[in-house]
Amino acid sequence: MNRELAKQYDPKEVEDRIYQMWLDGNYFHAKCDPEKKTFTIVIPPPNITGQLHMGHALDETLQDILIRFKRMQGYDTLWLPGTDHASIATEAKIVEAMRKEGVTKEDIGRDGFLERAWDWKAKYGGRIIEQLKKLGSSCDWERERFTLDDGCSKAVREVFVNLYEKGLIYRGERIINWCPHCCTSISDAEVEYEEQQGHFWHLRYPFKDGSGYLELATTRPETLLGDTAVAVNPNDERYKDIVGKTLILPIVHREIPVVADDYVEMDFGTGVVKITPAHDPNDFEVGLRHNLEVINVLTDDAKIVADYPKYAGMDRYEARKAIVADLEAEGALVKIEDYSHNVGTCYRCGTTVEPRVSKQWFVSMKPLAGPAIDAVKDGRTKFVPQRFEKIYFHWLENIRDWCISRQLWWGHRIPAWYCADCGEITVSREDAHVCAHCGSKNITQDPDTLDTWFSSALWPFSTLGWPEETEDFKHFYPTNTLVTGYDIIPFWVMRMMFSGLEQTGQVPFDTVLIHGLVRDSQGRKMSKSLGNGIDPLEVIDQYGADALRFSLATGNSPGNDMRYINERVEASRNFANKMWNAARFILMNLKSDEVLPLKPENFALEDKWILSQFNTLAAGVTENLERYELGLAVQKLYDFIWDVFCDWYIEICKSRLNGEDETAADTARAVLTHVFTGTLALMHPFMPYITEEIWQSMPHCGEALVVAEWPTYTEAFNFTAEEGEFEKIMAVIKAVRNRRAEMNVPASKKAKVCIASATPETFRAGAAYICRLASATEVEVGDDFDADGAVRIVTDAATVFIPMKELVDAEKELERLNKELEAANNDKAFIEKKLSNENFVSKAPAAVVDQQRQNLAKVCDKIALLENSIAEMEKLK
RNA sequence: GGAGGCUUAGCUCAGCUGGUCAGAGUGCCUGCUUCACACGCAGGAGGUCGCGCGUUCGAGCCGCGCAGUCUCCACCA
Repeated sequence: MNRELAKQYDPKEVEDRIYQMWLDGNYFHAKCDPEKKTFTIVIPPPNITGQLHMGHALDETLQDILIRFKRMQGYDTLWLPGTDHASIATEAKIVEAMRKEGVTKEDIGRDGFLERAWDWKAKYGGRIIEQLKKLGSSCDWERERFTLDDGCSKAVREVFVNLYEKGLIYRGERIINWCPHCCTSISDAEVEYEEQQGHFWHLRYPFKDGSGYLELATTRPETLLGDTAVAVNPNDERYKDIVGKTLILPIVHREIPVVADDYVEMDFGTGVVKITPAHDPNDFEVGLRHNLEVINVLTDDAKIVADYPKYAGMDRYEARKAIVADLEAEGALVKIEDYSHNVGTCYRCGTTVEPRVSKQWFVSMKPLAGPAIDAVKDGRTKFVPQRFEKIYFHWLENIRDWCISRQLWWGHRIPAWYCADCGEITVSREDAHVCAHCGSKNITQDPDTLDTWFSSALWPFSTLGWPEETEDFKHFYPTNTLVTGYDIIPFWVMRMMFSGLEQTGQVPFDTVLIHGLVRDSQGRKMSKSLGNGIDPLEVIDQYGADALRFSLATGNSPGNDMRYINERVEASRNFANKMWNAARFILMNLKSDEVLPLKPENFALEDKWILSQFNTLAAGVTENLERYELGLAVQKLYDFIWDVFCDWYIEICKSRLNGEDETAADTARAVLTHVFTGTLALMHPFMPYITEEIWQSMPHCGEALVVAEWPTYTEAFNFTAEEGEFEKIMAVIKAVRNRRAEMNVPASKKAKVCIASATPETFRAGAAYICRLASATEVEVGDDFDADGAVRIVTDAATVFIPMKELVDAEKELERLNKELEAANNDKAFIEKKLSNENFVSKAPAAVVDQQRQNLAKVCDKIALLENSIAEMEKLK
């Protein structure tokens, strides 16, 4: 017989055991069955830098819901897991760990460093995977990948060489964003701007001919060392005559020209800008237009170069102080203003980024962006919610070339070799040993690695075996849904799109499901510095993975940020417990493990009602899931399980289960089990552990819920008419409860209930549970009762009498009845007004008008019953 | 400067193509050792759906304007 279940659900006792059962059953493994339709998701690979946070928990939960849903629907589902080497982030962490040991990268060399990095990967990559499992993620672990594994590396080389051969990857000297802390270039997307309090230094540069000074302002006086011009707007009348004249740069005493350029805003500051091509992106452009010299004044770690002995070795900020002091001494400093402006910082370490001219590798973006824009414009890939298309388009339409080389060691090394003899570059899929141009063996590989996003961009196909035409690639590519946060669109989504289109000719996925950020209870971003982060694993430990998943999937609409509220997880835990106890109830009322057949000929009214309700639920949940309305789906399930199934159906079944009629009891058992196991199936994607655990202990067909069939709408169980009848009974029960509560009658004080109705059969059928749920001793259905000294209750379909003489105050009863009558008359007038509006009747859809007519009929019935009651009361008085 | 989100019960939020849409959870109040569950049961109070104008037979839901708030992008030295 069924095993005893504990009174409270204990996730700790269940989760690991169930997860192991799934693994043993190999249920997550995609079979690559050519006969079946596929549904594929590739995981946004978590970085191996640390551990899972709430954002991951949300991301993985959404993916797992979709995957489990499709798996149960019979698709050949693949959820491909893996991790990202996260070059800059991981390297920074390792360097930091080494610093604590007093070791530098240079001390141990490239190979030694990579050895440490792979150790790091083994340790933290493995930890992330374990954390994913704790959440219940049903990934195909046999297909786990890593962005730096052999297959992905091969894909990276293939793509690099492809693009190089097409002229879409080039090497050039450009101004790029440089992080002086990480000592590497970073891409535009990796720069974060933040407002900082700074100063505006007003300086004056003397004319060479001694004809006075030109005043200008700067936020970065130290870059003066690299000034090679001063610019004014060509239309600026004030400076018309000085364009072309020569200035003497203070301190350095170099001669620099005054140039005219549209870039200068006339009405900002003095309308004069000092031009430092080597250290400002706009100045660099100006420099190109005017053929200005580019003078680099900073080292890799943002110190002044040796060319300026007085300041050499000072960092940017020390040099600023020293130079300002010298400017003052020289009489070149006019004044200092406070000024607040935006400063670019490195998204990984927060250091102020230094724009810098440097030789780097770039991807030509314009030719790649076009097809990626088209693919979304023509609907081959859809964003959910659609509004995120705008971010995507905006980025692609304004894109600049992508700087892909990084001065880091942890990553895919750039497959380019430089020849010391002929100076040419050899780019190759295989490691090169001789120069492709002159055959010299005197070649060395570029020391740099690729931006970590270069490999992530290939993730949807590199993980499936591309560039080989593998079975997996043919079967599962393109993938279906990509789930990620809106903050990752420019980094990743966009790049996967153009990479997929360029390399495979197809979009990498048909849908991008975008979610928001998980914030703390006060709406702040969770961050290490604030210390307000909540560890999903601790939440799982306390409340269970299902409770966490449920909380993350509900009460939030797609793309919007959500707050993490502990009380909501508690509520979810309580809900899990509710399901658990519903299961306990059913199990303790079953006689065997056998699946009882449903016998429609024995169905009672309530059975038809619940089956019909379940039908609606299955159809609704399926539709919501297909439309990515996960929050709506889960809300329907919650309401059904708690309000419909537990509070009504289970309660109503109790009289049959405890009664003499074994056939009736068996019918109740069969329907209870059928509906409940079906509901568990619908609930499974959201709360996989508890549903599987319960399902296993209930009578069932099949091995496991994870691979059970998804419930569908069944026409044979569509009992609309019976639902209406049953709702009449519910209305009576609610009304009686309500009146008793109003009169402060305890449930223990039971009383006879008499019902007069035009549909007496309905109420005879429901007599047993009216007794149970409305604290009645017995139910009498008829059409004539002694109303003297009885409490009267009127519903749409019935008049109810409760003989409780001691409680009846005829005056008050009358007053109440009249009040209800007034309300009903108001309703009636409102509906009649609507129906007498010809515009409404002619323009509104027939169904809406019909609904109003039905409402009118109901109200009229109620009014008739109320009037009748009032008349009788008056008589008695 | 540009774009977008949000503004619905004390709090946190749902409300799909406009027509039982005024909801849920939590909190609060009143009862309840009802044979699954007090992580529970029954009942209840609480909102002119930010403000104004418009479209419509009908508007939290569509349009315009305003206010508050948050975010993203750009960035004037």
